Amino acid sequence: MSIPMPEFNDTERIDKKDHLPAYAQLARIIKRRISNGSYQPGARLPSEAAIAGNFGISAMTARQAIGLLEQEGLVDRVQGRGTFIKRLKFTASHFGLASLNAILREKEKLEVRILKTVVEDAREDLRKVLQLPKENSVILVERLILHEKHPLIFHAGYARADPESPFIETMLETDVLTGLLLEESLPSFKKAQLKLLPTSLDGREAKYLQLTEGQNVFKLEHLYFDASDLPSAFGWFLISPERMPMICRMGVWDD
Amino acid sequence: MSIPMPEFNDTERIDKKDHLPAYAQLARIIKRRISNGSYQPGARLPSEAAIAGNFGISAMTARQAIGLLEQEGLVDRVQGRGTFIKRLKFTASHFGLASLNAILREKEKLEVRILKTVVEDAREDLRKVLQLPKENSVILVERLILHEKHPLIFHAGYARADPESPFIETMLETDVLTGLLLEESLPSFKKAQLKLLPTSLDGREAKYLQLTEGQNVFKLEHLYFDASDLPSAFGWFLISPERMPMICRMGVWDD
DNA sequence: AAGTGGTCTAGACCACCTA
DNA sequence: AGGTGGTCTAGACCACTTT
Repeated sequence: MSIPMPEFNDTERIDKKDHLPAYAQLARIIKRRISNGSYQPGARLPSEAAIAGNFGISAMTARQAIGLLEQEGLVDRVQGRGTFIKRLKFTASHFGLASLNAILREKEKLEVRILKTVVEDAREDLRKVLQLPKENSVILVERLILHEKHPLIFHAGYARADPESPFIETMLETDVLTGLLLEESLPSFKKAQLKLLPTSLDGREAKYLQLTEGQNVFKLEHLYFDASDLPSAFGWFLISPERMPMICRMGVWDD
Repeated sequence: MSIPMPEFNDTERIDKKDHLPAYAQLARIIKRRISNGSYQPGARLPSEAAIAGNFGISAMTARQAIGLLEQEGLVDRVQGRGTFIKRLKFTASHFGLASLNAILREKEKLEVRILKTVVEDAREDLRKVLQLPKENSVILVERLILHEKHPLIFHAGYARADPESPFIETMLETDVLTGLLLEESLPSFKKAQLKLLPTSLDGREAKYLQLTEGQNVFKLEHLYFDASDLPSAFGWFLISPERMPMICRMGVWDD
């Protein structure tokens, strides 16, 4: 007499003596079932209580595992209805700057060269961004960031030419930028907004970056706000997509 | 006789009758303290047990609140050492396609127009991407996605010209793309990789998108894999940054 | 040894959805 | 009414870091 196959067969179990925590083991099991088609997109997962019961773990632990899957964008939780396998949808993708981070972490290979520092009258659009009163002046600093002696990033940064601000003094220092880039920044910004744009290099920028004029690169605009919510530093980075690949993986990649 | 100020003063409390859950209230309180400078970047938060005790909630609930802050990139948790306020670091930013998602959700305002469909021999680079044997042919479909009668996205997609694949049949259908874009895609892809690049429009692309030749736009490359991990569809979207602003906010924005 | 975050339990009650 | 996810508790033990 045949025994009906349980919803969760026992070929896959949670080993509590394993170094991998139970919730991570469970997440891995469910991922595998999504990957091999046992759970189809749109399908509903067994309830958290059912999963907990089947694997002999507490409901909170099962919940933690499903929370992981939700963070990875693999499932959707709907109160009162259940947890559902998500369909791939490219508008759900998000791109990080992890590759740049890896490069910038190697401080000893970095060098920052100042190309230009001038005080000039702020143009209308810049005054608006930095919330400056009329006919105010700004400081512009252009820098080149090199990695192992090779040009990596072109940076142009504006700041209010306000002698009261402690930021100005440090802005002219070479290592401020590395402070911004790396973890140990001295100025404590409360918040910042970044904007990524496609652009192409003009002759001067191309020369500095040792690329060709007209080449398509990323422009990463930044606007930092100080503790009192005033915009204090606006500028942009120019980086080639080879140096900063923006890649996003969706679905189950088991790696 | 003065009473020493407790680490957590009681001007801010957690109201268990509030509709906002306790962990969200606590997260809001800690965020405010980061925002107003009570907690400086680099500083250590009180221990989870201390927070729980001070607010009269259980340790698990306090932990959940801190988990929220961690997800938002505001704090770092280090086992054995404590939880620390993060410094703003632009390489920690990530960019989503939420703005596009909002537009594409309005299905009734969308229209997909097929510009071209051809079967052609795969060039070397394409064969490599799609893992095709030599001298295999591919199907190319070019489409224009319109929103409220205005050109929004140019799309070029290649697929293996394999009559066995169920994807080919559907690829020529107009509404496949909307299936890819929206939630109800028929083909169940196991995984996908997206890559964002800066590029500029050629004459033909500019004409279709009603933009000017040479204008800088985003190129969003996609590579979909089927259930057996074979690359099945490669292509790209061309979208102007005005239609798809890539913006990232960091730090505490209290909104 | 003491303190920290990380995992886990076995309950409880609530909010929401479907039948 | 019954099932689902969401919140919460009061403990327990573990892994890691610092003293």
